[in-house]
Amino acid sequence: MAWRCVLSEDRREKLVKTLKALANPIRLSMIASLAEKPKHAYALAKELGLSYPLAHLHLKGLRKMELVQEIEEERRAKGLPTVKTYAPAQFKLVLTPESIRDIFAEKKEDE
Amino acid sequence: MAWRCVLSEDRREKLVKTLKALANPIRLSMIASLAEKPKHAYALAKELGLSYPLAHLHLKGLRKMELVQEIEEERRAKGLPTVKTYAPAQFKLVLTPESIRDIFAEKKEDE
DNA sequence: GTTTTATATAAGAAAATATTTATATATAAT
DNA sequence: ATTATATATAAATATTTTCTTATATAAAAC
Repeated sequence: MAWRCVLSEDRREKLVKTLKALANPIRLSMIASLAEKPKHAYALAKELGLSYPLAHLHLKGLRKMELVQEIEEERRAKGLPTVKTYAPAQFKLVLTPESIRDIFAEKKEDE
Repeated sequence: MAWRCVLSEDRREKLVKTLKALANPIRLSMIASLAEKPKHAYALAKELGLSYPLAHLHLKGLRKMELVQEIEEERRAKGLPTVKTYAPAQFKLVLTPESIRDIFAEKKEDE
């Protein structure tokens, strides 16, 4: 059935996107730093020696794949963006040839 | 000590390179296909609908990171490349915020 | 003898990612 | 008032990755 293929396609795409989000030294450093202590994007940028826009961009990618999440939000003046504290999500990715085969191999029972 | 940092640098670099090798739908499909049945690069290219040079390139990347290995080698005529059969290596990659922190966080005991 | 099987690599084009610079806004500290 | 803290995004550039095309070689099948 068609919806089965779609679901399996989704799983493949999600795995690839998650791996792409992880396959970068800056993003891995960010997860490592936030795992030691949750912090603001600005503090993270300073700690890792990055420009704020670059840190913001990488953090956005990690949030999008739900590898990092917002755990706190302080309000400042009206109209201004809130101050956010980030922490790693509690993910566990296990990859073996078999787990990859389960997600990526062609489904012959559907043909 | 300096050698400690170097070793830890190596671990970081290896993790990033391994993740980069995995973060691609073609390369994941290759691992999945080879996990079902080991085969030649040429057969793999045909099965996945890829040009041989592209398949060869991706396979080279997987071999380099030791995610795929040569399990058989037949000799043909002298001077010609041997016919090789590939299979996935028996890897197991487990990623959590903590495992990433262990490899990527700054080592404070060394300062 | 033409197609299919099988290897390998280089060069260049195309696409995707990564990074910087610039912009805007506003509080708090010095 | 200037610097540091804090957010967000767009535009342009730079770099890396991906993919095609071309090249070379040769056995086996039809």
